[in-house]
Amino acid sequence: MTTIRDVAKLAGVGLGTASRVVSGKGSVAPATAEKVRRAIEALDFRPSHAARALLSGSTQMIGVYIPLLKGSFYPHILQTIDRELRTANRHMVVAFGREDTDTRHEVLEGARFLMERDCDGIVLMSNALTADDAQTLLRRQPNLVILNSSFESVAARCFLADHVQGGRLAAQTLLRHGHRRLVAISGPLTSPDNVDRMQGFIQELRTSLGAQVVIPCEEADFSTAGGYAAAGRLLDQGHRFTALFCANDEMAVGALACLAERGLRVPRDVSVLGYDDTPAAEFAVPRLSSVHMPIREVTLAGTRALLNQCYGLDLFVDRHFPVSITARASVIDAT
Amino acid sequence: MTTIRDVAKLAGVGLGTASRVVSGKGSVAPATAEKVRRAIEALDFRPSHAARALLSGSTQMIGVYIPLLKGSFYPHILQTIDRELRTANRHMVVAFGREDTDTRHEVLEGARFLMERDCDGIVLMSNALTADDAQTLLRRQPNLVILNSSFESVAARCFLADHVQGGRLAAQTLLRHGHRRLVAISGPLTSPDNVDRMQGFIQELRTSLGAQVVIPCEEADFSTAGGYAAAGRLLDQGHRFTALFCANDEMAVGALACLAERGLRVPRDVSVLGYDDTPAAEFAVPRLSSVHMPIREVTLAGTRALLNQCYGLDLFVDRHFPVSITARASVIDAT
DNA sequence: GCTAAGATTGGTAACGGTTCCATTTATGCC
DNA sequence: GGCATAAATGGAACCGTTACCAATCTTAGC
Repeated sequence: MTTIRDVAKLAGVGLGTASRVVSGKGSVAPATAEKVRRAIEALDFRPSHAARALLSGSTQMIGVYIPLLKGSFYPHILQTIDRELRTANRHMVVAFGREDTDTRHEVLEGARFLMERDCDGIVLMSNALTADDAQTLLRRQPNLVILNSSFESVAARCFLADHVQGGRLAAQTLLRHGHRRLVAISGPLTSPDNVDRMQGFIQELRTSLGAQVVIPCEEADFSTAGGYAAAGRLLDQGHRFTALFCANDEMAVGALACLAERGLRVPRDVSVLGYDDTPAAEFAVPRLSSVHMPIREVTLAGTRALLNQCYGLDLFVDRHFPVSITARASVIDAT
Repeated sequence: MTTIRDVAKLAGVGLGTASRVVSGKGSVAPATAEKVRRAIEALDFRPSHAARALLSGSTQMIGVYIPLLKGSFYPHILQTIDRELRTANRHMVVAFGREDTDTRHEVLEGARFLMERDCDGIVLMSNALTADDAQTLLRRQPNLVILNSSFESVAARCFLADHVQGGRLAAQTLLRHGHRRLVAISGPLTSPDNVDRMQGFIQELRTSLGAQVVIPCEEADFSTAGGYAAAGRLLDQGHRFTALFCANDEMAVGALACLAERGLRVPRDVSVLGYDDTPAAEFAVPRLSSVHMPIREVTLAGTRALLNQCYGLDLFVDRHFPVSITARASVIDAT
């Protein structure tokens, strides 16, 4: 490995001078700088990150915890973070949940793993965290952002769309198409953002259809298999419905598979509305209408806010995340 | 930040003694060790990775390059690598392709980014690499494994299933169900592993149906949207066929969407066979039969081989990756 | 009680950068 | 030309850890 001392020796200059050329700080005579640059080139010198990290106390790495990579929701987020970090010339260290479900224990273990590695900051994503956990983590690592979950006590570090509004929008959409007999598949009730969207959904229905209205609802775990099973349970219970709202697209895709197997045609017999508008929705059969949650913008904002905090940058952070409806083929007017 | 000097001071021992307790190397009197451990506990001391990296020349980090995270193929791989690395107490630094297509330039740029970060080793995945590129990279970083691509010149560092055999299996399966009028959607012809599976597929058909047999085939880019478009082109060309083979599940899902929109029923009118057996296949409508490629085992073997090489470990590496058929609902007997 | 071997211990040097300070060289001005 | 100021330069010190060496302390054996 070639060191900056080798460079200095070859260029015939002092250690400090070589360092000044490499880091671009301090003044060096143009002719001298050129000599050093040629030496760098000749030796293919690359400064050691480890040495810089040791001296500066900054590793230039951001840790990212993601519960699991099933489905098309999380991968997209990871890619967005990577692009932003590489643009800022920082690196991404990733830890995934090791179990297939998003548990509190997994998140804390993953976060611990990342912190031990001296990341300059951490991006956290999970539905399983409690407010206390968030507080504890923030104390150990002030450079923390939480995506897609909200804790009042650490609100400034949370980035998410207004899921209550998203749930309302889902209800409005189905109502506008004339649907009155509705059922739903909820995500885990331990997930704050899931609770938000289900509350918005039901609030809106109660406002329009009357406070006494009951919406049959099955809980699942945000997975395709879970959605498949939940749809089966709703049918087995004998509910008659013209529209089904699913708290994410994964579960909606599972529900579509179930409905198809039971001989129900979507959208003719049942309209299905998803949530998140993930890439999977576009080529579902039939193409899945979905509440569009601007997760890319949410992720971008969180990542940039973290970069600003960690490195004193001044990247633009947009905290406005409007939800909307992406209308495709799976929702039509009630007959 | 508390350093090992703080620990030594509090424990009332020398620097070296404290270090020996931390690293577990060398001999320390039990009573002394206990004092040091208490000091570590009291100060919440954690050794600096940066200092260790500087001294040892090893960062304990493995870099992973993945082209893109669309679809359910790559995410699964990442998660498998993460689990294995964390079990070995190493970290994963990830770089993704920044464009939505897997290009040569992107891979090289990503690999460069990872190498500059002083990763101890690199896991590479790409369909766009050439044999020369692989050679060049291997010269700069001997600790390199390549997943799911094969280059004879660096064969020992390549891990992949036998895709020729996979293609053969696909053909055998469709033939066994009585299909004779077949069409196919191929991945990019620049991708070596795609070429393998298409060659196996066509070889097998020629063997069974005669050397002169022609299989209409459209090329796409392994994406769902590409599969959708390719299926459309096959139909527009007026081919009549009872079975469609797609070189990966993503494209098969796109093709299913296209066939459904054109009023063709799968599997009654057309059988569709995918490749890779990704999670998406399980809940496609209808459930997608697929050539099962043991990507988890391939990934595990590559990751372990890299760990063995980087750190002198002796993890078991199984280089036997049998392909098989996962039969679901999308392939039935020809009528 | 004495010696030798072994166990235990403390401190220095080194990893490869950057920062700071002291020194030398160049520049500007009267 | 002489002086003051600024620019340019070289090198020591430092970041936190581990490896190594020399010194000290035990312990066993006779």
